[in-house]
Parts: sequence; C-alpha cells; structure tokens
Amino acid sequence: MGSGKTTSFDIAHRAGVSQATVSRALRDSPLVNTQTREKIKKIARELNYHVDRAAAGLRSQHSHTLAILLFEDPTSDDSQINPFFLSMLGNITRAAARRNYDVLVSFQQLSDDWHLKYQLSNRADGIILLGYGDYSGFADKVDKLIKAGTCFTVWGATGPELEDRTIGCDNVDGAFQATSHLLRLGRRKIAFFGGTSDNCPELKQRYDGYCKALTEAGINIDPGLQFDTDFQETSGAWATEELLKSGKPFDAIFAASDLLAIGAIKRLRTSGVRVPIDVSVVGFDDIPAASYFNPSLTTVQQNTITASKHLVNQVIRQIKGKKPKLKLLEPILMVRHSCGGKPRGNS
Amino acid sequence: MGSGKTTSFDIAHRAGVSQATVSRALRDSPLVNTQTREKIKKIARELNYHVDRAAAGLRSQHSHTLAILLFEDPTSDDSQINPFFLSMLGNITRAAARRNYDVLVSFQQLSDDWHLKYQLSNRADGIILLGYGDYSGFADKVDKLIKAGTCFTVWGATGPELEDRTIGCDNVDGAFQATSHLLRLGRRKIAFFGGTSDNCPELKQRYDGYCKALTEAGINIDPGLQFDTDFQETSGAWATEELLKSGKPFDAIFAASDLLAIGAIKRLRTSGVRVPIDVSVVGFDDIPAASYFNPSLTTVQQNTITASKHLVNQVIRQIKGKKPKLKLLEPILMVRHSCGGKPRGNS
DNA sequence: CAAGTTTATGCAATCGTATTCAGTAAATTA
DNA sequence: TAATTTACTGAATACGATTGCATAAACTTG
Repeated sequence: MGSGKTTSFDIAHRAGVSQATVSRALRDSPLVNTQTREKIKKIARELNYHVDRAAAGLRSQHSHTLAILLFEDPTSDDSQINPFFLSMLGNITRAAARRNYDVLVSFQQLSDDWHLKYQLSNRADGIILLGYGDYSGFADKVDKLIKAGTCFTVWGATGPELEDRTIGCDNVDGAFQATSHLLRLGRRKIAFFGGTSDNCPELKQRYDGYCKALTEAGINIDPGLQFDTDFQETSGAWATEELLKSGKPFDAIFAASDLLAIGAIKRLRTSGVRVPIDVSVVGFDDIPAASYFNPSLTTVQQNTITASKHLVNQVIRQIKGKKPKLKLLEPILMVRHSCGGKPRGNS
Repeated sequence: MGSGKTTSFDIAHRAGVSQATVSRALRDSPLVNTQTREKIKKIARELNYHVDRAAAGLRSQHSHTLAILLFEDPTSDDSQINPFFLSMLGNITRAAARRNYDVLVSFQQLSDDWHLKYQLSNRADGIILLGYGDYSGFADKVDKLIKAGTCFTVWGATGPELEDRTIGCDNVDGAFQATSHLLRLGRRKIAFFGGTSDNCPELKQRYDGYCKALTEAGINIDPGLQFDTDFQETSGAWATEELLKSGKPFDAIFAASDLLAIGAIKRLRTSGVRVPIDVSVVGFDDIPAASYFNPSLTTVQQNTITASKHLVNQVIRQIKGKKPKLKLLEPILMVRHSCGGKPRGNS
C-alpha cells in the first residue's frame, strides 16, 4: 500500500488538519482541542505511525536518550565484564524506560575522547558513568564535561569537582560494617585488598572504613597486610599470593570487591588454607555469584535497583535544568558462609 | 567562544570550501582531494566537531544503531535478569562497537507493539532479539517483522518462518552430549526439566537431544520424569518438588538451563538428597555462577562472544541488503562437580 | 589540437518534525 | 454593541547533514 513511510503530513491529510496540529496533538499539547487530539491519535494508531526520532531530535535538539558509559578494558576479546556493572546496566535501562528515555550502551576507555562525543553529536541528552576505574585521568574528564555543560552522573565516586553529580553507597560505612563483623568473630589480623591510594575513591573509602573499624577496636593498622589492587579476580589471587609469600600471619581478609574475594579464596584453597576456618573472607558488592560461590560469600550489598533509579533521576533532573543532588545509599552486610569464628587455640 | 554549536558550515568557512565538501571529506568520500580532506579533518578536530546524528540520520534515513531487545518480565521491580542474556548483551555491544554501530538496549514484553517501533521511528537500523521466551506469540511477531521488511536476527530460535535469521547453538547436540555424559556415569533414571512442547523451540530441541541419547542407549523414555518449565530458577525448584512428591525413583537430572539446575540442586539439598552422590545434575548455558556454584555445575557452554559477533554481523548483512545466513555454534560440555558416578548398590 | 574523460568542487533540494507568528471564530466583558 | 480576551488552528520556517546534478579544470588520447 502507498509508497514511502507514514509521516505527520499523511495523518494531517486524513484528519483534515494541518501537520502542525498533528505534531501538537501527538505531544499532548494543551493547545489542541480534545476531540481533535483523540481523532488524530486514532488515525496515527491505525496508520502505525511513529514519530521519526531523527527529525524530532534535529528540530528539538534533544535525543531523549541516555548514554551509559562503562569503562572496562576493551582491548581483549574475552575480558570479562564485571557482573556488578552488568546488572546495574539492566536496572538502569529499566529505570530509564519508565521515564520514557532510551538507553545507549557503550564501552569506553578512559583515555578516549568520549567526553564531548555524545553531547555534541546530539546522540544523548545525558550520560551515566559506571566503573571508571583509575581516578587520576578521570578528574580531568569530569572537568571538561562540566565546562562543556554536559548532563552526567557518576556511580560511586565522590569529590568536590563532581559538584554532587554522584550516586553511590556509603563505602566507609559498608567497609566499617564488614570489618567490624570480622572483629566480632574474633579475627584480629585482618588483611585488606583494595585501594590505599587516592587513585580510586571508592576503594579508598572502603580502606578508610576498614581503618576506622580497626582503630575503634584498638588494633594497630599494619601496612604489611594491605594490598593496593583494582577490582579484578586476578588481582585478588595476586594479592593473596603476595600475602602468603610474605609469611605474615593473618586470619581474615576484607576484599573491597567480590571478585577480589573470589580470587582470594580460590588462591587460598590451592594452598590448603581453609575458608572460613583458617581465614575468614568478606567481599563487597554482592554480585549474583556471591551467593552461589563455595563457600557462599559474606559481602556488603549495594541496592542496585534503587541506585539505578537515582542515577536516572539525577541525569534527568540536570537535563531539565535543575541542579544535581548527591545521594548516598545505605549498604547492607549480607552474612553468609565465607567467615566464621576463630577456632580455639589456633595461631 | 562563539555562540551555538559547531556545524559543518563553520568548518567549511574556515577551510574555504563548501559545506558539501566538508560532509564528503569527513565521510572519507573518494570524491574529495586528499589534501583537502586532511585539512578539513584537522580543522574538525581542532573545533571539536562531531557530526549531528539526528541531522545525518534524518537525511540518510539510517541511524547506524542496533537495538537489542530483551524479553523478560518487566512487571516486577526486582525480577532478576537472566545473567546469560546480560553477558550476551555486553558482548553484543562490543561486537557492534567494532563495526561502528551504536547499541540501544530495551526490555520488552512480547505482547507489546515493539515490532514496528524501532524501524518506523528511525531509531535503529536493525534489531537483535534475545530471550523471547514463549514461542507461540513470537511467530506472529516474526511474521509482521518480515512483512515490514525489518532487519533482525534472533538468538536461539530456529524455524522456517525465520528464514535463516538465526544464530544459535546446536541445542540437540548439546543436550545429547549432556545426557550421554550422565549415561556414561552409569545413570539410568534421568529426569528432564525444560520444554517438551513446541512453545519454546530451544527447550524443545534440548528435549529432543535428551530423547536421542536415551534412545541410542536403549533406555525407555519415561514421561513421568519430564517436566515442562521455563528457564527460571524457581521453576527448577518447582519441578524438583513435583518429582520428589511423585515418589518416582531418579538418579540424575538434565536441566535445560543453569538456573533450572541451580534451583533443582538447592531444592534437593533441602530434602537431604546429595548431589552428585545420590543425584547427578547437568545444566545448560554456563552462566558465570555455574562455576562458582556449590557444587560447581557441569553444564553445556555456548560461546557467547562468538555468538555475539555472528549476531551483529548478520544484522548488518541484512542492513546492507544481503541475505541472512543461519549459523549454529558448537556447544561444549563443561564437566564440573555436579555429577559423578553412581555409588555401588544404591537404588 | 580537438574531443572526450576524469577529478574535484559547489549549488540546491531534500529528510520529517517542532515551533513561532499570525490569524480567526467564539466567548466574555464593559 | 463594541471591545477584549480565550481557544484553536495553519502557514512558514529552521534544525544540520547527505546527495543528485551541474560545472570547471586538468588530463588523455587519437
């Protein structure tokens, strides 16, 4: 039937009104008479009409789309994507859909020049940043984004340069809960895997929470038990290896991510160290695998569904010209089987 | 500096050429002199110019975007997204990026009228369908998509109505391998969880492979050991419950998805049935949790990275006007700890 | 050297919607 | 009744790139 696709002119013709009225009616403009609007909508439905997003976007200069940028190493084919961010991605998509926004997903390297691409190309009205990793290069990008007037929100990071463009969980508190739990179980020589430097504020905050718990318990903080790592499973294995090699006695590990914890437990197992009997381990994130792991992982849960809603809301706030509002979610300690009390009389 | 954003006219002005030449140069058209092109590109870089995708899309009627449609139940807030599709989603995004396509993610219900939306609204040039679930309503949509001339590819399903628009793994072979493995271990009363009806071809094919293995081993197929389910963990628990209640003896379960298998093992455990000693269990998919689960899950692996590449390639083939090409990937049995030999003299 | 070809560029016409501005009929007010 | 407001509607235009067509210069070739 007919040639070419249906446009608002076709509908205007059938309805006996102008194209302008069609455009207004479909966007529920109060300028259009109710009956006219219904008539137009009915015809639109019958003709299977859908607004051309390119045309609408060109005219209005809005894409009604949010970009989710995931910073993971895209060089290697089989590099695993952090399951925590993956589930986040799903939840953000849902939250955005509920607000009538489309979602564009993209993997980037921090070094690339993604910072202006989405806004200037009119491809996304706002950006959500996940898992940016190394913070050093990040601050610079943030600065550029703000200067360019881009609407964006960051998961996890905090800092004055972000000017409240953050949704995260209270990392200090989460780490404090985790470490306190280990202390309560009688553990005293607790190792920490994560960030001790300022490179990644999330990891650093978890370190701060760890220190806080130890200090409050009157325990000295031992630099020999700390390992500066990223979030990866392999790093957990590496840190454990180093720890074992050092010969330093330890009875627990608080790992700043579940993947780190899993890597650690696997490595401990190959050396015959029993978890949780000899060494208790706590993770952070509560990825799906945490509850399936053997032993199931005690970890700090972040509510990704609520977080996703807040992320989406915050970007949309900015798109609508309002100021961003920082939000910290409460972490919850999920107690499972990877940590238990100290056996009596053991080193 | 200056007002408004940079357009191709600005670049044309600076370069002393027409806007048309700028457009051509940036798209590497052979119509433009090499030196002119380099000059234009240099200026574009200096001005931080990015092509307006809305304008380009409007004129060319191409969005250079692929839509990934995930069919999962979006009603409930905390409904878990199948991790298999989630990791697929990540891999597809990467594969698309390598081909210079953007990726739009969307969760849909089969019943909604998504089938024309993306094409007619000029939002995506092609569609990749994942996890459509119930096949009955699906065939109808496929028909409409084809009639509308939409470029799309489906993961998993096969069937004449799809006309080769499929990338999947050889489900029959995968199920055959899994069941044969159980038989080799001495198991004889093997239950099947999955689809025995035509509702979902993937599940049905896995059933066929199961039957084939039993038949070749000269074992009667017992309908009392079969349970018609979807992919969910809860369904695995349900089927196990029913199986236990029936009182029928069984020494193994082949579940058509890992989530089903996990649900089954958890349920068995609460009844004191030991896995793999009393009952061996094999799953399908090899989701990340499979290797972390206790006991780690023997399962059939599908190479999602390769699959994702093929999915993307196939959609792009169609966008470029070529015919789709069906591709079946080889499944690989991953032997882990959820199945073992039968203990001597046990029922 | 004339005629034909190639190469590189510009002009101008789209693509389909949102929106400004102006206009008209009806309703309200003075 | 005239004046003013209200409630809609339409004509015209702008958004910024892509692309068919025309053309001028440079280059071949017999």
